[in-house]
Amino acid sequence: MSRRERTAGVERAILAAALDAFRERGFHGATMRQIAGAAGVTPANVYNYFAAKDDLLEEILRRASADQLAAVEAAVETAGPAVRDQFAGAVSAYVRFEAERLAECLVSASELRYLGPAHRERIVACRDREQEIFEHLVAKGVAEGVFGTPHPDEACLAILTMCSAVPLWYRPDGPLTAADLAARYARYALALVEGIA
Amino acid sequence: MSRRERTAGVERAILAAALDAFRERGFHGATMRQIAGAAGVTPANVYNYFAAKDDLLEEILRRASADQLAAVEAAVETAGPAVRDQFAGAVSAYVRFEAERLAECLVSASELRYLGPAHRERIVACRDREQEIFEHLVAKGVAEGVFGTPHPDEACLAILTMCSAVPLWYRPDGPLTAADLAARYARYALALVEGIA
Amino acid sequence: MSRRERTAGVERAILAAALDAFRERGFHGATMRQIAGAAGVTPANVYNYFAAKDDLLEEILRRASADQLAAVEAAVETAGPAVRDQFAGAVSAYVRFEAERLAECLVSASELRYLGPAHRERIVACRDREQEIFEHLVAKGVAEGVFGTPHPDEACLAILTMCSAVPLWYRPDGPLTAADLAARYARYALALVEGIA
Amino acid sequence: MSRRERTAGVERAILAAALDAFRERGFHGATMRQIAGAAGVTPANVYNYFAAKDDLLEEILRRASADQLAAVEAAVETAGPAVRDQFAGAVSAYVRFEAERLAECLVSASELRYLGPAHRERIVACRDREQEIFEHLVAKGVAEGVFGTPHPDEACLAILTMCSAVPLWYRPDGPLTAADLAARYARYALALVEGIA
DNA sequence: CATGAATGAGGATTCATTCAT
DNA sequence: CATGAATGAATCCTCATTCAT
Repeated sequence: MSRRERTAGVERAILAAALDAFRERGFHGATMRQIAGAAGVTPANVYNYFAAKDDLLEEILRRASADQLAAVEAAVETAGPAVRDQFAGAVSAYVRFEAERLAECLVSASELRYLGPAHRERIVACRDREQEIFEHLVAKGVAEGVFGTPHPDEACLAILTMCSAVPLWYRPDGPLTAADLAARYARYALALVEGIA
Repeated sequence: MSRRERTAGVERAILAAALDAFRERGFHGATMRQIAGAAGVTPANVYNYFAAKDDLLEEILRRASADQLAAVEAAVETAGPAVRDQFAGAVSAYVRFEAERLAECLVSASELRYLGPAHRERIVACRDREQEIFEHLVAKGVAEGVFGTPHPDEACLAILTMCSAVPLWYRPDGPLTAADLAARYARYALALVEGIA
Repeated sequence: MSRRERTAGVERAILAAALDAFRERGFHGATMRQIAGAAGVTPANVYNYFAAKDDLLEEILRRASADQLAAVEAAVETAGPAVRDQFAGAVSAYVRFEAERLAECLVSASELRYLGPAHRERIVACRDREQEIFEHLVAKGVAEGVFGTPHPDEACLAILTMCSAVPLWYRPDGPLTAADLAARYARYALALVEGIA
Repeated sequence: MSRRERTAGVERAILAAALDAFRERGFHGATMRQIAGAAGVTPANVYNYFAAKDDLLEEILRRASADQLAAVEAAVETAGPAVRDQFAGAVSAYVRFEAERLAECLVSASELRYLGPAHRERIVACRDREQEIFEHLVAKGVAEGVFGTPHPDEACLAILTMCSAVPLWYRPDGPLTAADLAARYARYALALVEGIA
């Protein structure tokens, strides 16, 4: 194992431990000692990889939000030309990400606010972009007469928050696969924007 | 002002300050000194009213969950005999509570997990009871053929989490009143359980 | 012993311990643990009296500089009308203070620079005022023809720095009393400003 | 540039950076990282040149004290046979060194005490030798009736400390050259030992 | 009830230094 | 020589809490 590989492994271990700690105890409740211990590393050594506790949170959140945005964008592009399909695909990808990267999404949802403003903005930008995608699709669907919701943006918000709550209860070892869940939520979302709601 | 009144006022001030602090910095991020300071009280004196920091959180959460449960139960009883109306009323009451007691609901959602297991159970019991109400209504609707959802319990979960997220974005000084919002969410919920979703 | 007296005693003990620690190990070399330990106090309790390590240094320095300034001013006022006597009195008082409050003067000389700018200014103001007094007296002496130094301000500087160095070597348990030393230095100072130097 | 030259350059850079850091933040306030950074070197690499932080300080102090001693000795030898000239020359050389190697003298004065006893002795020996030179000259002057001071050793101390304080205020970019300053201080010193003081 | 002082445990972070490469 | 990673001890300071008054 090369030097490079080992340090990369250590960095990964630290991030994983931090993610775990933040999920279980929250950002403020987690301590650097716990994180370091869980990563099999000395507390002082963590600082050779991340300059501060904040940076740990930021790194986790940035990766998660970037990846989720990418997943949603890819889903929209992959889908056929119909708005309905694109929207369903976006929701499905979003939910799937939430279900598959549970911990990161959970932490993203609950700990983002503890990030310093500078760090926070980058992550918020990702989220805003995501929201725009959904709002754009719904607006297009409404324009085409495919969707009937009278409050498109608010419906989007309702859908996105509903999906974001998935990690609060979904368990990957339960009877429902992430793909199944995603499919169901895509239908919920369609019901929300198609109906009179 | 009687002594009794004064101490009641102090207790209220402490709880209000704690709620504020928990909302802004989270349970672990908030300090007793900040809470005491915001309440216009000495840190030591807080302990004359609440035995520990945990108790502050518990008190806030218990009141909120009890009140919300009561609101939902009252809405169901008040509504006419039709399941559809009872369900819509329950959702509406739930959302209205979320919108009107924003801070408490926010803290309930994000900080419950930091409560000791003993304390936590009481609050969880309230929530479970609430969930049962919704699930019971949906099940009844399905049985009566009023609702068409193939996954009643999961749909309930989706609806409840969607509603619980309202305090994340709703602002009481915005263009939407809590009552309006509640009405809309009732329609969203109906769309979810009525449709094929 | 009243409560008030006891806390005053603790504060004094902390300051004394801090003075000792700063003198022996310097501001950065001294630790709060050492200071607290020497004061017979818990480290955490120190913060009930002083908000930060800096404040300890500042308090010590402020008291010392204020007291020394007062001593010098009093000496000038007490002295007769002759400039020569006033100047000698000022030098004598200055040196006596240095000899009698050795540790404080030592720390003042060597650790002032580690004070934050805000704190530092107050102490520097005291010193500047002192220097002004000396320069004013010498200037007056020169104007009256009593002193012959061609570089009055610089001579003052030389004298003041010479006196400030006293705590570097003077030991109160040596053969020389503070008063004796002060008298001698007064003569040195006079030699400096009277002569052709 | 040969390897030899390069390593010599690195060593010089480290010493220069250490001197700067010690002057600005004191021995305990300066960190190896700052020093290494200012020298354009890795912290770990500093240890290829100096075994410990203490050694950095010792090296700086040893060079400075040795050089100053040499300067004073040379001045005495260069001067004519008259004690007065020899003494004036010694003082002048001493002050000139203080003014020209400001930073080193400043650090020597304030940080010597943080050196371990073993290291410290070597530097103290140099200083003692210097002091002996001055005391010897003054004693000789008194014996010859050239100087009139009743406390020769103490006067020497006063002079030396006065001169040592020069780096506290002298600025090489001011109106006074180091040579001018040295000349003036030589006169001050003579005034001190010649007069009745 | 209310308070200022006290405390022990623990917070994040930095230190000088070492080691493997 | 040079380096990035590693470390254990120590840094200042804050925490929730208690106690004497």
